[in-house]
Amino acid sequence: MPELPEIETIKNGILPLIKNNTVNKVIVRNQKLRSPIPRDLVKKIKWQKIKNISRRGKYLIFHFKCGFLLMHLGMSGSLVIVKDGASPKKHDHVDICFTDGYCLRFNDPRRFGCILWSDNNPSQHKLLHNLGAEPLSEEFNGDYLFARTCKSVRPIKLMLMDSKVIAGIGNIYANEALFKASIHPQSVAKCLTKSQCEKLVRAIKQVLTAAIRAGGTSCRDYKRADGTQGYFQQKLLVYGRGGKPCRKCKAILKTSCLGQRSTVFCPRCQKTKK
DNA sequence: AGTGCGGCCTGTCCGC
DNA sequence: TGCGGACAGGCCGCAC
Repeated sequence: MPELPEIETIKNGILPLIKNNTVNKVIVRNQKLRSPIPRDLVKKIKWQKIKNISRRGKYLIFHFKCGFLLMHLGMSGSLVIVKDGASPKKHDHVDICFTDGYCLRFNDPRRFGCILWSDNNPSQHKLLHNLGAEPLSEEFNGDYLFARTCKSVRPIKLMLMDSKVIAGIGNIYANEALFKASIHPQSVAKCLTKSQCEKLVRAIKQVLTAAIRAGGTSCRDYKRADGTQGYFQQKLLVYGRGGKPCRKCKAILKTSCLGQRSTVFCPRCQKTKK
């Protein structure tokens, strides 16, 4: 399940391979994703050069002279670079092929991902313009988070995972960051102090940065663009470790359900605030 | 306005 | 061995 560090890793992996490459063919085997792939996409990008790739939250943005291709990998999406003509596997829905003989292949078993087009400034696109702060930007700091938490009665974990508040944090990194900051996932957002918000912001930046450095977390479907695995999963402190001893205090980690998401925390290190 | 939940999907794992 | 059911999960859009 790619979250921000996985998307960043994919971006860094494919950028040097396809930057300034010219599209000469687009194959859409299945256009039914979360929303259908625009019918005129092929026409838009054929013979166009990829100028750059950027990321906003979990969205990848491919920059062309004539506009921007927006891509979301959903939960199970992946991108690989293959030789043009390599036989497609199950769920290889889209190939974007280049004049150098390679192509960018989009695979997504669960089809929660999407590929969309924006003629102009993608930050104005309806899927992007409501996104909250980039967690690794300076805009995302203790003041920002406190301004949002102090008015909300939601559990803090749901707030971290709300892309309108912070872009790109999913279940894995929300669990990890809350553990690092010693904050119980169920804590009512407005009960957090300013200094707890600052601590949480630091924890989020730390865990995301470390995960990017490790090439992301590989579990289930996620792999890097070159097919190798990230290795951040070896460093996870709570996610996927319910029932095992806390790495700090040895208490048994608890698993609960919050907003229909599995939540793991240490009942001793992370205190609830109501 | 803020919050919560249903629906979209398929692969994997578990119990019978 | 085979089968059904539960579960996993991001994000939009709707309902309260």
